[in-house]
Amino acid sequence: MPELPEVETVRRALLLKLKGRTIKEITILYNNVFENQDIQKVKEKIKNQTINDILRRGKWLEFVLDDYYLLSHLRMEGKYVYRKLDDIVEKHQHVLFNIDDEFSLRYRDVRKFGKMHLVKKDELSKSPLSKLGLEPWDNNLDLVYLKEKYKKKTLPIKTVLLDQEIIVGIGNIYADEILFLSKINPHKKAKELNDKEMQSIIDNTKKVLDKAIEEGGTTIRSYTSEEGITGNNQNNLYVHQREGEKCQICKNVIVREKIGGRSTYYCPKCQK
DNA sequence: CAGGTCTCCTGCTAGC
DNA sequence: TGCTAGCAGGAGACCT
Repeated sequence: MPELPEVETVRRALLLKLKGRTIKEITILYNNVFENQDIQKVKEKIKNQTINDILRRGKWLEFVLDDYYLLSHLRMEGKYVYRKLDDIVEKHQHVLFNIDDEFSLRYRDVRKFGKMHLVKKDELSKSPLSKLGLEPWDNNLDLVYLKEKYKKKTLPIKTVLLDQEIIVGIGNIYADEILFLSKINPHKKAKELNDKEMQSIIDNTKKVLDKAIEEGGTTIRSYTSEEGITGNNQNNLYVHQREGEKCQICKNVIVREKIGGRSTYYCPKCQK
């Protein structure tokens, strides 16, 4: 599933190809991608808008158009592919962007979980972005901030790391890796973490995500940032999807348990 | 307000 | 071998 490093990888790739290009028209084949939005209006508004930039906020891609932001969340399996304008529409392609009458940018999503929002530039405060917490590299992400956010959280730290209203961009893979490097048991309640542990989370979040971006993301299951492009970070994972393997630090066996409904991998010996 | 549960989807897999 | 029930999972809606 695309988390921050994968989305960032996608953003960089899309920008190279799409910056300054114009969306002549879009075809929406699965309306629920634009949940709660008037499909006809979306089509009209986006017509002839130029892609001036592509930004990222958490796991959201933010296409900066002339008058709008097109927000795109890939959720589990969303991805963008390029095709010729008259190529047949393949299975799972739900949104087709005609770019400059030259080629077709297509949004493909097997599970149909991904979402898009077209919002006016001055109405970002009404968009899903408005509730997001801090980027991992934000200077405001410090011990004071985290203590305030965690002080009433009785949920396991594993679950709280996935909360996009506190720190953005962390998903199931990197949450496990951050906790391993921080030597924190994923079951531990967030409010019970001490200062040192919280500081470790802050430091290791940056470390883990930086490394993953450098590697072009993690390729597991069906994730690829674009067709034919795969990341290499799966080779750097210490615990995620390594149930039954030996911990690289203590040689104990890595276990898998459900926490907050999510598969969680950790080393019971290193992470007390 | 915090936390628990349900829901959206489809491909894959375990089990018969 | 072929079939099906159940699982996986980010985030918002809804309930307690």
